[in-house]
Parts: sequence; structure tokens; C-alpha cells
Amino acid sequence: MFDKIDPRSPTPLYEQIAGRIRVAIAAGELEGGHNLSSVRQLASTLRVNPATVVQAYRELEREGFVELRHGAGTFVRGVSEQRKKSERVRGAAQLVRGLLAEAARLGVNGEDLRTALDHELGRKVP
Amino acid sequence: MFDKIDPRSPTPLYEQIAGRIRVAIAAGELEGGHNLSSVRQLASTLRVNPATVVQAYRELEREGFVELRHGAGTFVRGVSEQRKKSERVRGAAQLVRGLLAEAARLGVNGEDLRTALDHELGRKVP
DNA sequence: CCAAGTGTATCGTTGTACTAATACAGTAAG
DNA sequence: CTTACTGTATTAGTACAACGATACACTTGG
Repeated sequence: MFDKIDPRSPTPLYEQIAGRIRVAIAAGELEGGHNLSSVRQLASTLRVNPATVVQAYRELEREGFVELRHGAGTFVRGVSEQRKKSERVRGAAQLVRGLLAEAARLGVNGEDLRTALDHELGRKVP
Repeated sequence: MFDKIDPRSPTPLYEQIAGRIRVAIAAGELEGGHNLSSVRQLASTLRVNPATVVQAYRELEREGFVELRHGAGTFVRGVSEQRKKSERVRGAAQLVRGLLAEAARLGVNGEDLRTALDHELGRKVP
């Protein structure tokens, strides 16, 4: 899962790490109860400091994707399909609000955004 | 135009300044050729360092909204309605691509985004 | 119980964004 | 020309995020 991680990328290491795991969970590749690599183990694999892995795990914990158990390990949280969907909707709403704020800042209206989104989505799934 | 500017806001001062002017231009309140306040003048008005105003003007220049003329002043660029629209479309597309990248990072799919966008827009313009 | 594993907490170094200070260079009206 | 205005460039200080180093505390299998 972690063949390529780029230390020179503008996106922080811990974000890259969290990102991989996040999508793996969201895609169902990692099921609830799965025991993730330990902090030191993953850090060693990635040639990264353990604290950086911890930061990634903490972010995933705040988002409700994993659970850190002191002395035991880090485990993927089991979430129902129902919950998964509502979480996706909540996440989407938050993203869209950010988008609208940014758009207002640039003088771009909502209709332009809808058109652009349809255009981008249409390209991917025609 | 600059009654309230917040030094304690998380958004940088120069972004706040650029934002006001940007929307004013996009909304047509400032027409092409209009001479903006000088760097020092605006800085004095806002109780801010001139270099901060310069940074705002530079950002607007990169985006093609204004033109800085050494020794003369800073002027609003005249842009045709056609160009304005295409610029808006370009800006919207860029924003949406960023949104999609962020969404992928979080495991949110495009359909969820479209639903969320429609929802948010529907609330504002029912 | 205890040893080897796990996460936790704290601190220091580094890099970068933001803001300011100050000296420089072009323009144009008188 | 001169002067009073414009933008330009360089530098410094501050704040904060990212990353790493190291010592601590909990859990579990033997």
C-alpha cells in the first residue's frame, strides 16, 4: 500500500500517510477491526519518524476512521453502510461550503460551479 | 469599500484586501482604467504596511485584474464581458478540480458532491 | 510477574508564510 | 529640472506547521 511516499511533496508526509489509509477504508479494502501496522513498524517501512505516523493516525482518529488503543495497537473502526453514507454526505457538504466560500472570494457564482462540476464529472463517466 | 478589515482573521491581510477589490471588479463596480488607491494611501487607510498592499496588488496582477505601472499607479484592467465569462469558467473549473482532488482524498465521490452542491445552491436560490 | 510490544507526551530543529521596515527607482506635474 | 508622488526590491522579525528525537506509560502473551 505504501510503495511510493514523497518527502519532497508540498503535501505533508502525515497527510500522504493518512490519505492512503483513509481511501483504503472508505473503499472497503480495510474492514472494521483490522489491526493496522504499529507506529514504529510503519515508520520504519516508510523511513519516517514514528511521531509522523502518529500524527497521521491521530487525524484518522479525529475523523472516526480508526481507534488508537494504548499498548494494544491501532484498529480500523467498523462503520455501518448507513453511517458511511451519512458521513460521506456530511463530508461532501463541508467540502462544498468551502468551495462556495472560495468561489465568492473570486467572484465566481454557483451556477458556473455547477456547470463546471457537471463538465468534470461528465468527462470521467460518460 | 474598506470599512472592516480584520487583522486577527485566519485569512491573511493581503488576501482580504485582494478579495475586496477582486469581487468589486468581477461585479463591475470598478471599470477598466480606474485608478486604484496608491500603495501608501491604502496602507495608511487600513493601518497596514505598504508591502502588504503591494502583495495584494501583485496577486491581482497575476490574475489579470489590475496592472501596476511603476511611478504612475495601479489601474483596473479592462476586460470584455466575453473574457470575463471565460475567466469565470476557467476559475470555476480550477476550483472544481481542487474540490474533486480533495474529495478523492477523503473517499467522497462525485455524485455526493453534486447532490451537496445542488442542496447548498437550492437553499440560497429557491 | 515480566519482557516485548504497543501508543503517549514533551521538547527541539527546521522550513515557510505573513507582515513590516527601509532604501531604491520610475513618472509626471509644476 | 525639481519635487512629490508612484511602484520595486531587499531584508528582518514573528508565528506556526512539519518533522524528528527521546523518555514515558499501558497492554498482552509467555
